[in-house]
Amino acid sequence: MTADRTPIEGLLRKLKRVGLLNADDIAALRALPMRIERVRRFQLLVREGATPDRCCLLVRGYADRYKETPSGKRQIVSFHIAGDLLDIQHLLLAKADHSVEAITPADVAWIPKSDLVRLAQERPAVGQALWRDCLIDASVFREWVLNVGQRDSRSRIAHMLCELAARCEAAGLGDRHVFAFPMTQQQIADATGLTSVHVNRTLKALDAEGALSTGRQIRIRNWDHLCSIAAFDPTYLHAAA
Amino acid sequence: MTADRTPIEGLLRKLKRVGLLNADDIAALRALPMRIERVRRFQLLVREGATPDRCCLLVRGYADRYKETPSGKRQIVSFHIAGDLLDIQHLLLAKADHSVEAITPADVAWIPKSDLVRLAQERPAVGQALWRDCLIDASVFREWVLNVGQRDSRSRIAHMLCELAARCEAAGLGDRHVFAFPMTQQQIADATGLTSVHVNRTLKALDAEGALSTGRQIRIRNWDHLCSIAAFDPTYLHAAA
DNA sequence: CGAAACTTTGAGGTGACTCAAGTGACGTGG
DNA sequence: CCACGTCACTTGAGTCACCTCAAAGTTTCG
Repeated sequence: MTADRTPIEGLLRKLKRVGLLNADDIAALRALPMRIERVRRFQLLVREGATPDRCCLLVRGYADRYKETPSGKRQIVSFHIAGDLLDIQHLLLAKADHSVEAITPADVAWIPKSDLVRLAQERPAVGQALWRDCLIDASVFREWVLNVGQRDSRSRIAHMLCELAARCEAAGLGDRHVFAFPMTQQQIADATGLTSVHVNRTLKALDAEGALSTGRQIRIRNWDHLCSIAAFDPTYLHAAA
Repeated sequence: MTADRTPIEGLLRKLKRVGLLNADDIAALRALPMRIERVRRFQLLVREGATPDRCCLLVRGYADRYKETPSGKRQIVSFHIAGDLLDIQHLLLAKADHSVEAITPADVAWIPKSDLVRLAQERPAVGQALWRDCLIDASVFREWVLNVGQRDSRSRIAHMLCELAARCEAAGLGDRHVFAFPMTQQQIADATGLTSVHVNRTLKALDAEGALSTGRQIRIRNWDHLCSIAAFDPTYLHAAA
């Protein structure tokens, strides 16, 4: 395995985009012990209430994090793409306050919590880059509170699509007009606080007005129109999308 | 001013509850340069889009953070009590992705960003305590996404009240049955994604069933009942509430 | 004491929900 | 390679939680 083909390259790409990592920092990150696991679609990676001693890095595929109410309602709180740390909060918080699942078949790298914490302490630049990643995470959550709390179904779904497209593009995972969209309508519903029936009707309406096409895979047909429906402003992604 | 009466005591109390700070760490935090400002109710402390070079610590009073859509809809994304850092994300993110305002007359302490960042780097324990604070912040945002996305108005409002009561109690700001609740019904509406009219009717209904009393100030009459309406589980506050 | 802000109440409207019944795509095993 | 089971998507009809608009009380505070 050459140095630029380790499972951690996606994460490095993201951290480099913002943090000022030197060659030693990068080498130390590449040297982290990790165990690669190939997982099935829908596989649970972290269970709410657990106390994991390792962190989960998404190497390939898509994942989401979700919470549930005791009455069984489910809310997806974020989507994740290759290069994302799925549960970095477990570095410093003992108990998982939400679950993590794979959306597609995926490769994940498990990194021992202790090694990552030690690295963050020994190398301030790495610690700061990870901290910054957490802050961006939090910024996205704030936007989701706004999205779910204030937008109607049409702009809510459009906003979710714009965010994902922008993040995929920034991560080098494709063009924002044509990117993989493996979520089911039920998952879109769980992420937007709608029902799958209403998501279906709303997607049809967005298709009818030419913003996107819903087929086997959603495709964005008119990016500018979709952005204006969503009132999408990528500032909250802090260029790290 | 004695050492245990600095404006930063509320923050210290919170950081000590979780981080392992030694005497030097605490002394260094107390020695941070800061400018105290007394602000009016509704005063804007941070404006979305700004690039602040200082961080805002709430010393006395209540505050909230909010975002707006271009169409003028407003979503409060968090409430804050004395001891909370209101915009710690500006330590590492240049541009404010949301606004901060005082809910009541308040005292805030402005701390230069550069001093706080330097302290976090020089003293890993302080850096980790602050990082952990950010992670708890993010956990609360996730719970709010669930709250706004999945709960009906009755349990949504009940949940918001339970959270605030639990946090006030943990911060030593009073009993959870009798605590200050200075938000207007419009602000509750902005925080829950409802209208003030509907918040009013829902509060009346909660009053009628004996969970709380809405008068000049909201009072929690039956904590257990309110928790069960809200399905409130404080795990997500990570004991740092 | 007057104005502004906040709360309360009523009446009518609607966006999203629920329930229910298909239809279509896919993978699997016979 | 076709039959079948599963899972996702689609569509219709009726309902309801919450919204909008409007106006009257009440509290706060300068």
